[in-house]
Amino acid sequence: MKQKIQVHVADDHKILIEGIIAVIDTDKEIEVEGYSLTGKEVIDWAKEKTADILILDINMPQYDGIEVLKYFKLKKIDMKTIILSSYDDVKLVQEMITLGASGFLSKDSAGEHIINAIKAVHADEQYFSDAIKSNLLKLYTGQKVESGERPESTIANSLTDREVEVLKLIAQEHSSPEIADILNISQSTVDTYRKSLLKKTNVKNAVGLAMYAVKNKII
Amino acid sequence: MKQKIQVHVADDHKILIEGIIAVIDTDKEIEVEGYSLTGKEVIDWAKEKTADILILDINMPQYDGIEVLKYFKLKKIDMKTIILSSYDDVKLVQEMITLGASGFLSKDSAGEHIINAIKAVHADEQYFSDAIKSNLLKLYTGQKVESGERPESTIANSLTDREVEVLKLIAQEHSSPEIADILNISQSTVDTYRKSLLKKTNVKNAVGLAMYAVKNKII
DNA sequence: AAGTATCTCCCCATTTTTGGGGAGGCGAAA
DNA sequence: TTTCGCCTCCCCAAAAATGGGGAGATACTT
Repeated sequence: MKQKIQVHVADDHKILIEGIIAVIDTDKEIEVEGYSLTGKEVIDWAKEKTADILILDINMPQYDGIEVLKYFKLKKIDMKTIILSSYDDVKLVQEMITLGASGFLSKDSAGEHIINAIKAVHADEQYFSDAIKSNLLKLYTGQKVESGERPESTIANSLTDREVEVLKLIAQEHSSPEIADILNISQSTVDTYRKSLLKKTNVKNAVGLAMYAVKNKII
Repeated sequence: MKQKIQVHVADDHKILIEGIIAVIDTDKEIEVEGYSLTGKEVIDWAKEKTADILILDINMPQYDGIEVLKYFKLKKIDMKTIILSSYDDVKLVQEMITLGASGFLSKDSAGEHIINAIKAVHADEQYFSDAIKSNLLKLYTGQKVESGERPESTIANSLTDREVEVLKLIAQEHSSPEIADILNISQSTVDTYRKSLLKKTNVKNAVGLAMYAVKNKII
């Protein structure tokens, strides 16, 4: 008898994991190896174990999906990954592809799609949800989307630790003087971080920063 | 044989619904009557059918959970409701209780909690996730939380149409001059709305407004 | 040793936001 | 009819955010 496809599921919502397991259980060729509730758990898991397919949520506490993929790339861990996301964000997909993801599944999509996605990716194909595909089409009409190894990530020149700290506090409604007080640095420094955050995230004001923080599960 | 508890599930993520159904199916006393993917579907469903328990997500397209509860109150529909939420937000809970919800379940909680919540609520008890309970305790030390019929909602003196319009644009990173331009009103007027928004939502700046908009699915 | 990144701080000026007040017009409800 | 909510606009002033520049200290890498 053929070996079943081993799947590991990572999402911070246990209910959702149980749903995925329930759906996968209906298929004879696929098997859930285990699950993780945070990015840290995924990384710890990957140190000792592996799976044929990793289903990875982007928004997780303690290292999000992006960080996990970056870690995999760094450690040369080569695991086929299907991204699970609430946002049909093309930019995110781009980044995911450059980070080695093979599939992109919207949380809105029904269960059968998971099965199809897993089988497609396991057969070395790529799988994208319909919403993503139409979004991509709009963007790259005529151009093909390569899964190539672009050296630079298009989005997010990765924020520094301190920048993330400031970003969190901004998203928690703190003003610059307050942040300066909390972090025990001068207001000027806080403002410097504000500027670099605006540049790096490519948004136009503090509201944009807060939204960025929400989307990237930084808060 | 005793009649099973009929449950209707409303959430915009089909995977999550399937998860809940899978969990509920393991219990012999409960049965899923059906599900809805948007607030509109819930309202349409409630026009003709009913259930013992409604499991209701807050964040849904086309009328969110809050709107659904408001509709129920307006139409004097009395259905026991368990709120499903990603946020352990005490303020939200308060509003939910005043709108008649009987339970509050965090999406982080595992499946068994759903079963317990359904049975508790069906037995005319209230059910709150642990995170909510500890948050409430912090706020109301010593005070008891009534499920009474307070005439006025404590939070959100319900925003006017125009305020919501301005709020949306703020959350979309627009500045006051821009908003004035978009809505074809003077900057002064926009600033007046900013002030009343800050008062009504009880946040301290534009970032807070954006967060409020996100939480209440106004954008 | 030279470069690079990060953290830190400052100067400048302009724009935007916040916070207080008042006030007219309009339509619906009491 | 009068009151009330909503939309609209204004004055004023202080606080905060934005945008440009420069620059020193430290630590890590090549």
